[in-house]
Amino acid sequence: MAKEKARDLRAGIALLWGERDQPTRGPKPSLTPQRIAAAAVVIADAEGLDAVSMNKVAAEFGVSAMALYRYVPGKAELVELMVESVLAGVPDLSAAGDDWRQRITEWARRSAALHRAHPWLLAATAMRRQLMGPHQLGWLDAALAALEPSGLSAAEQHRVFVLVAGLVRTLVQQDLDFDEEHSREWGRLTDELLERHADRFPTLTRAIAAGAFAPDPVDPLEFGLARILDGVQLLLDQPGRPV
Amino acid sequence: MAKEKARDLRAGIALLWGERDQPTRGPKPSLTPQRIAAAAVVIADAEGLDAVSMNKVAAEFGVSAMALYRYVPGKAELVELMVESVLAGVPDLSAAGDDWRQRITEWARRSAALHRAHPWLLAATAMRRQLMGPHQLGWLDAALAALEPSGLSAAEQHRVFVLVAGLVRTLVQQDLDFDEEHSREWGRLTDELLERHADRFPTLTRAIAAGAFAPDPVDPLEFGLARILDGVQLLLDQPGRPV
DNA sequence: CAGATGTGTTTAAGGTATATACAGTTCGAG
DNA sequence: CTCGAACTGTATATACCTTAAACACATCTG
Repeated sequence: MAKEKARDLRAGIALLWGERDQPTRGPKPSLTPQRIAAAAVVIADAEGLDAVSMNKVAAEFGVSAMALYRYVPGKAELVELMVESVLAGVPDLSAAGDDWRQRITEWARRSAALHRAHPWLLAATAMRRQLMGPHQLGWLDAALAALEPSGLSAAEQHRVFVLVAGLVRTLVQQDLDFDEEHSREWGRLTDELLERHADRFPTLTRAIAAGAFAPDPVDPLEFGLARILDGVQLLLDQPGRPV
Repeated sequence: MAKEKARDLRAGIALLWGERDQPTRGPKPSLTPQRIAAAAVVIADAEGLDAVSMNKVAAEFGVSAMALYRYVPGKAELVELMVESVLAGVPDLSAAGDDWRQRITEWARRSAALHRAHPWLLAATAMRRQLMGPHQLGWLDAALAALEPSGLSAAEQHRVFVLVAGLVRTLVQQDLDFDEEHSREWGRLTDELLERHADRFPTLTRAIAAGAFAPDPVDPLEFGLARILDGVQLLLDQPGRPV
């Protein structure tokens, strides 16, 4: 994966947007990029993104790994197709209320749910130089639509979108990191370490004693959204601001 | 990287905390885990995390790849050591002012600067199941120390820390994604696409026309911090809240 | 001065992506 | 109707990657 391979952006986009013109001659293709991506998604859902190899995906169809290269330029593009496939079902937020806060909150909730349903999504979209397919643009469009009536400027809307999308990623990442068994083991070892080094980490020691890292009944997504959107509201309520 | 290999947490921690007892017999070791990590950091800084292979790191010392396994259990642990090595220099925030807002803001700025100086850090810490070394705990301790005088409960301090740390990651990630040349190309292709599909993405089309994605003179980190901390301040100012 | 212990090397196994050359199938033009 | 072009899928090969295992050699301890 270290190779850059100078990807052809144009070809990648054509693939994502389904704009490849299909040939007339030759044997009928037995696969499609979409079916390949769907199979890869099944594997990733079950075993993680690292488990998705050209070999494994090809085996799902009973063909050789190289056969996939007739449909997909390479693995990077396959992952992009996986993302796009999973982002189908762009949310309709009109049912969430008339308030922009309610709507962007609903957007965040659905985005978080999607990421939790497909844990590999986080890693897949963390890769650099991502191209955006129609569904991905649809999600972006939905978020901006939620923010549009807020009275924020276009640039501000974009900034707030980044904030909210980032929040979702952060919190889902935290969720995924959390693992009952591992967490217990981690807690024990950390406690043991901190006992020995309490003087090096005085605040942390105090914070743990005060329950800062104990299970928290508050949903961190709701907490984060409330803080961010309160802050945005404050910006909107500023005296000098044009209505 | 798909293999889990059931890592020994205890051994990993001992390595990170430098608590391995060194042997008396046998030849003197020619390396240390720290020197190995330092060499790996140089490679990662220059060529990215993917370019860090056991072979390349070993070559830096003129030894075989397998020699490294005498010092480091495996690649995952090496990456952890890299992170720890780069987190040395835990910030002293007392110079940033007496205000908790100023202090956590300074923490965020330094964290962002560090991530920008070592772009691979984001990917390295995105890996699941990370162990924390003393420096990493130091950064955590510093952030909590900044938040402690705020009047937030321990649990709230933790939640706010997650928010701020997540913000830094989000924005640095955005920075790294942004690439002058690639961005230009992306913009052209996206414009072209949107022209053809303007009806599918009405809000996005409007937003782009309104300059939502134009270069923004506002530092997104400062913007995000201001919103989040404003929101936290509002929480603190709530009427029913105990002082 | 053995023998235990550690270091570093070589070899090899089992992964990964993907370039290339080839065999076989199917359509369309002459 | 036929033949070549175009297309699909395969086999092979390259160049990586991590890391297990067996070995040779150096060094300190009893």
